[in-house]
Amino acid sequence: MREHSDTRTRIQTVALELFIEQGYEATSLREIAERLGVTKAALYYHFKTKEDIVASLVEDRLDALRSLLDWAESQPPGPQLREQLIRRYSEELHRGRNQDTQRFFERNQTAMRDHPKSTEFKGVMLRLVNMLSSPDDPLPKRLKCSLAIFAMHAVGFLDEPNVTDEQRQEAALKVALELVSAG
Amino acid sequence: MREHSDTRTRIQTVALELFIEQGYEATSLREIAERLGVTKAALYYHFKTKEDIVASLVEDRLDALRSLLDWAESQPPGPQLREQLIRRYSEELHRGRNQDTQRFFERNQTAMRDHPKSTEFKGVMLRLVNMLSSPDDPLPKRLKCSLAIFAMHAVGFLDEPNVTDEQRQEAALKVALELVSAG
DNA sequence: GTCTATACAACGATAGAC
DNA sequence: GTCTATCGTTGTATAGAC
Repeated sequence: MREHSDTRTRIQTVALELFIEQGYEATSLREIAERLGVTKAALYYHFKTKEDIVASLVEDRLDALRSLLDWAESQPPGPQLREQLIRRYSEELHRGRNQDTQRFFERNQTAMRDHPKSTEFKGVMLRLVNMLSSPDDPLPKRLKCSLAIFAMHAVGFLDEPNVTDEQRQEAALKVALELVSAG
Repeated sequence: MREHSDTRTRIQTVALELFIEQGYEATSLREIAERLGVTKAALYYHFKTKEDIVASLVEDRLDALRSLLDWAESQPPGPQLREQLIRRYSEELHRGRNQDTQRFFERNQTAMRDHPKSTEFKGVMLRLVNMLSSPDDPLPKRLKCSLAIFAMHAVGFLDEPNVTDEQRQEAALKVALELVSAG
């Protein structure tokens, strides 16, 4: 069972904000506490360690990804399923703080390398790529499927001005679909 | 003029190694010095600050990218130039510690956000994307060109076993070329 | 559930001897 | 060019009052 105390959720939100702004290592518990208007010690009541805050964020994301993958594995395979999987992934990504969590993990890869949840996370992402292409597909095809997922994560890394978030999401979805259906 | 003292170069090499292994913030000057068999203070003779070590690495990479871009801008534009640019970029990337530097910068984005050289670096990468597609191309096209470059950087993120580095590089080049020449 | 107060290690960086 | 020694700061984490 997951607790839903207000403070706990606020800690998660503020921590993720700062982790994205400054990076994981560069963000101190003092900063998190200050932006929240509480003290460091208050954080330690809700989370055992700094690592634990990350673990709680990742766990939410893993739950969502696993249920998407479970659904996909229960469906008859084929091009239609792959397209549907991409579409659902894109939708799911833009709900809640999923995209933020994903971005945080991608942009702090080295810092997360030794995190307990890191292996689990990589495993789930690999499972996803394996749903989009077979492990014995040619290497370029495998690469394209990885890029398809990355495209959806990284919509924001284009610094095109005068473009709405919806347009970005739409463009990323379009490119991702092309990449998985291409030879 | 750039000095070429042996120690200076060895510091750069070891620092980059550790920055990639553990991340920038997580790597201390003490660790760098220890792996090198010198003391912290010795580092400070060659580099004013920790930031300065990064700056020296980035500067080398920027020089290489700028000369590639200068060449490209002196050529007649067209599909042929774009293909040649991708090919040369791929070759250049796999020389020296270029790919390592690139990977370090990509995987420590948030930590590098406030680094003095960060703006310069982003500017050069944008210049590259603008050589591959016009700023008023449709958004999906722009995204594809960014992905093409990313594909070459990230060849190593596929954990396919029994695949040589050459095969990875070749696959990445193939995908990149497809992405820039596609509509 | 949140606080004050504090312990203790490690950090980046500097001064000055050799 | 590299050393020892040390500065001031900040880090995570804990103990115990409220």
